[in-house]
Amino acid sequence: MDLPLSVDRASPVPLYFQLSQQLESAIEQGALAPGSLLGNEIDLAGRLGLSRPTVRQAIQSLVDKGLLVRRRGIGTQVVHSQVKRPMELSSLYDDLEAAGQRPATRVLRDTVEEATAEVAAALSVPEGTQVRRVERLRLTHGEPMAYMRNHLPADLLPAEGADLESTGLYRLMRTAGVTLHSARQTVGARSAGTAEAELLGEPAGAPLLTMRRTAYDDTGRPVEYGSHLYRASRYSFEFQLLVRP
Amino acid sequence: MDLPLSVDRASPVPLYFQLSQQLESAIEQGALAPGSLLGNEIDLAGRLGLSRPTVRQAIQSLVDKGLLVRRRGIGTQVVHSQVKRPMELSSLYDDLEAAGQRPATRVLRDTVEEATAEVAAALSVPEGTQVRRVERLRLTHGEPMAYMRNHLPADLLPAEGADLESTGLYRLMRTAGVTLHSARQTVGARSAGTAEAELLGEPAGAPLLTMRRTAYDDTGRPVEYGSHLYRASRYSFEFQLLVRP
DNA sequence: CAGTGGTCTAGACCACGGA
DNA sequence: CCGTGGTCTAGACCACTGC
Repeated sequence: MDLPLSVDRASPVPLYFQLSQQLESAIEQGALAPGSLLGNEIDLAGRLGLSRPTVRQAIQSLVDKGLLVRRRGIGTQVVHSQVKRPMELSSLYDDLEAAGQRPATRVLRDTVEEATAEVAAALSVPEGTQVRRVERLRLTHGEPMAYMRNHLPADLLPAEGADLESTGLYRLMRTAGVTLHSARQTVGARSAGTAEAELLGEPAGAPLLTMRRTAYDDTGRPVEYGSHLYRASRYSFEFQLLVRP
Repeated sequence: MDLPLSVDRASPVPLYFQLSQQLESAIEQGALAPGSLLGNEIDLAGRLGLSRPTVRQAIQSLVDKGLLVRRRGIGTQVVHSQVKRPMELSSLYDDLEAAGQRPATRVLRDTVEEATAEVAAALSVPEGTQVRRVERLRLTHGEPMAYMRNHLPADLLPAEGADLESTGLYRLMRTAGVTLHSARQTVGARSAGTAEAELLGEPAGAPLLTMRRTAYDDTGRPVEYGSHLYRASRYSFEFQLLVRP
């Protein structure tokens, strides 16, 4: 393990974080081969001039990410398989942008209306409360990919409809000071109705992926309820699961 | 915060784990109201006769689970929304059993064959390697729910076909000493072919949910590749996401 | 300003796995 | 047996928050 590890004590970045980042990039770039042992924590601490708990904190964060495995009496090993990110709470916009698909968005609707029973339940507000309703069509390469209908508290975002054509909803929420914390999702499938089929450019009765999601901020307040339709011929959900240890 | 917290130093259960379990059950049972502050770590440590790092470890594990939120200068709060478990790497059998659905399984096939290119790639073995192929039909209340096709290394499990009718595949693997670590999944949808429709009791062309999954053990070795079909009219995937902090 | 969590140290003992 | 990670202690200083 002759890795060029080092920490900068003058940096405001926590020492354990500096170390975990260096280890993570070493793993990603193959400098730490899958299956190889990391060397014991005591040596690593001594070599970097850190205490053992600090080194353990760095290693533990990578274990939590699924990049390393620790075994008593054995050591710390790099996991063989390339573990990618677990499914993230990202907007489809970010997903597609990251995939280099250059997404475009057409805002079909951006209004304030009274919450239906379904929306009110999802957002934990009384039925009839004023909520903002956004409907968008997401396109890639000029072809429809998804129809997205969102409901959010009316006061959550400044009423700037134009931004939604160029920015994902979650990015706007973060800019507005909303810290996302968790979300509950349901993924299913059904056949397209005639209007849906026409909107998405599919034949009538084509299979569609459905996704309903309620997202919560870090105080547990529901900040978004979405009910989306994806063309099954052009989209699927891909994600990584880690087994709880 | 007058909770009846206590730790047993004679127990082999780690102190931080005892504490986190007590806090978790207090949250679940409502003894710790959502939004309430947990009290500072120093006091808590002093009251229990623990050191601060130990208390922090207990709290941190609950933060990782999404039950608590910490803010500098504020304190530790119970999250408002009921956070349930993130999506788990469970077999459908376990899913249904937990939901009280009394699942039944019909093993349609349990053979050893040569790996196709698709299976070989997923299991990281040379094409043509001998692999075990299992096909099952999962039923609830006498109705078909899913058709599951799995491929696994031929030597992974003892060749006991009968168990598959009464036990989930993952349970069998765990019994055989396989420690699951992670999995990569893809969820999509398509229309049922005539044979699939008949098998699942759906009309031809009905929408089906598709799921492909490769599971890895803790050394990173692929231990299972599954390609499954679910009746969209009777099944959907539901899961919780936590935003990485 | 006082109080909170965030980070860090330098030790200690134990449990487990392999030689 | 030795080396590994797992747990734990009793302090310390810093950064951020709200008053």
